[in-house]
Amino acid sequence: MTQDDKAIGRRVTLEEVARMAGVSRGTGSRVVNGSPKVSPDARRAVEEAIARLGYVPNRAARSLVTRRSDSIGVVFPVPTARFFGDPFFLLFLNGIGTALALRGLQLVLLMPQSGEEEQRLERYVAAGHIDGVVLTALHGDDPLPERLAARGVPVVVNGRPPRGAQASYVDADSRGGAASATAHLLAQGRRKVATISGSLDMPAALDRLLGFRDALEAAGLPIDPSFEEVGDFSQEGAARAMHLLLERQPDLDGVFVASDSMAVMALGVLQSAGRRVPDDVAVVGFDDQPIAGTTRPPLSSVRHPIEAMSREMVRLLLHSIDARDRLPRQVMFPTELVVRESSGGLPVKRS
Amino acid sequence: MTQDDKAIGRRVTLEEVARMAGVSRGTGSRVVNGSPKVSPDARRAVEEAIARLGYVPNRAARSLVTRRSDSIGVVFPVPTARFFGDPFFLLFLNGIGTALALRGLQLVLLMPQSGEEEQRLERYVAAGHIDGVVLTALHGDDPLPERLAARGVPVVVNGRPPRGAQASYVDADSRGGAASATAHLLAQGRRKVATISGSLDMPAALDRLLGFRDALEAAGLPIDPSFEEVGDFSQEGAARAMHLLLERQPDLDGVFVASDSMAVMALGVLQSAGRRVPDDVAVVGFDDQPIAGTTRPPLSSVRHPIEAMSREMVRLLLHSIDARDRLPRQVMFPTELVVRESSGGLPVKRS
DNA sequence: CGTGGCTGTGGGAGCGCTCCCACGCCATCG
DNA sequence: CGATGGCGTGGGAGCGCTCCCACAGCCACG
Repeated sequence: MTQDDKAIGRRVTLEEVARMAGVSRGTGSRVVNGSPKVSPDARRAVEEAIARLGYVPNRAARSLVTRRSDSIGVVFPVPTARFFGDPFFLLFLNGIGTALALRGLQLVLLMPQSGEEEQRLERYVAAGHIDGVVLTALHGDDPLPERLAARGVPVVVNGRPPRGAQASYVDADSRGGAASATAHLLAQGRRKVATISGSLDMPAALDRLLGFRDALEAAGLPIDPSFEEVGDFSQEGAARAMHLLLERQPDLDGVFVASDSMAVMALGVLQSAGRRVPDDVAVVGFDDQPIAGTTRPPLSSVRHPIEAMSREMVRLLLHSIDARDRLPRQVMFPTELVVRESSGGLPVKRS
Repeated sequence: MTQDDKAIGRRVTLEEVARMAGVSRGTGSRVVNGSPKVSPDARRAVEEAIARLGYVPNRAARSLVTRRSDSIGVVFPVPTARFFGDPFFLLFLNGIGTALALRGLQLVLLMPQSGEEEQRLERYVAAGHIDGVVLTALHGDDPLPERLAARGVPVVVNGRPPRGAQASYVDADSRGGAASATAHLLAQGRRKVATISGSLDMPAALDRLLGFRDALEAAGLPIDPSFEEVGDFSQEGAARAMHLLLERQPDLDGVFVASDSMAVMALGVLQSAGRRVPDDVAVVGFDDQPIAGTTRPPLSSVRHPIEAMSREMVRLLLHSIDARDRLPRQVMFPTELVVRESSGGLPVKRS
């Protein structure tokens, strides 16, 4: 009550704060922006005035002179609609949001629905309304990273960008993770191991398929396409893929699934087809999402550190903005296999 | 190429556009903002200059004088983490995003992680950094709607707010939808009908449970708590709930599930428990998400128009902002039952 | 005691835009 | 034919902030 009226009333300006603190606007600004060149006395007075008046700096005025918007765009191309069902995206969004909030930056969500809207987005971003962009869920031929980079917009991509575009990105070692998951199945004595992959125009999906094959090769087993099926990262796609695999290979004894949300469906299909998991068929997923620990049986899965990766993306992006350097940088995060009951392994910890 | 240099180079200002068009800044501004008091000649000249120079208005400068940020916050309290797995949220976000983009407004995503962060958010929003707020996925005791409204921030809530808070909201007729879904099961001759509900501190979940009971009562059947189980809107919760229900009521012959993503799991559990759907057990979901059409068997579900609802939320919000009126308004959208095979009904159209 | 440097401060300029007032021009009317 | 009114226009003011230059005050040194 004592100060709520201020909250409702007109805006408080730095001028008023300064007047109350008995200093100039300039000194007030210095305090707000944490400049070291302020005497302790002045600093204290200003801080007190800020608290008393409930002052919050006016972003627009600041942006106007700094030529920074202090907001970061997260671009999520909607045509990637199948991805929509995957909770992974929300965990990722949350990670980015947290990292940005910590630095007082705004998260602006951009969801272009079409090529046309992507172009509007491009102009919009290039106009300086956004300091940098996080791109995610890119499909094979999306030219967005290059185009934005060409306009001088700092960009970080979530996952290796398609077509080897020259852009900064943060990725998890999908291939290695997939290989260790598959190797784990083979180590359990499984010999007829299949995989359900994501849409292969997404690098992450392709990497997981390649890792799967790596492990087979390393074990001296042949690569047989009839053990591979695309699940598209959607639950319905995963169910379809699992049915197909069972039809083609009724005696398969292991499945590596490229995402947990698909793995959950695969588990269901296997069980309703009368297969016991892990006795008849061992299953390993990817992502290690919360759901993995709660399925029946609990799902073995490959973990990648979403939180740490989002933090790193933000760090890279801010560096690129501050340092004005557009050198592409890549950061790779290791993955780790988390063994649970679905793969028949002893519930050991991380491998 | 011809104008890319401009895109990269310094910003183009209205001043330059006006100079090129041979008019004053004021007239330029009028054209940009669609004022009618401009001669056709001047308008044409300015529009041409805008196109030639690739001019995009500077939001910060505009905001500074209009005292509008032209951005809308979408608040999604993270503690609602279980909701994370539900694709519904993304469809909703997408609907809001589209409606905003159409009006040139920015979507700022706010994901407070704790009560403390909610307070920061409150100050932030009250400081005028955001013109209005869309709230979603509220749990029982969240005071956010009232608190924001008390600070004079235009607010629209997705779904009836908890505790009957005085706020504008847009909701679907969950209760009616749930009732018609349940009635549909009863009409198929099912008599042992159970339900898996969402977290009951969310009004939408509660409404669906009440609708379920409404239908039972209307049919003269008793309300038996052992036919009700909370699934929490999460897939793991749904699986758990379905197991429990089967244990308690092995001969149940129908289930109404409060969301499609839970229904998918329920379907899986039923089938792996050897029940045939719909022969032994009929299932109806809620949301009518894309996945509903692709399960085996296809899932009957209650449809609510997410797209139309998001549009309406944006409309209400903008009205409240423009008209400066804070009168709470409520809009209710009807739901419709979409019958597919999982409920054993003939695949008729909407009921 | 003068000089030099260093620290902290004040306040002008200006970011790009919208708002608004004043004014010129033309058509209309008494 | 002069007064009246509207329409379209020009341009000053000012939104709230940061940046920067100038300067006051102080200490240390020669």
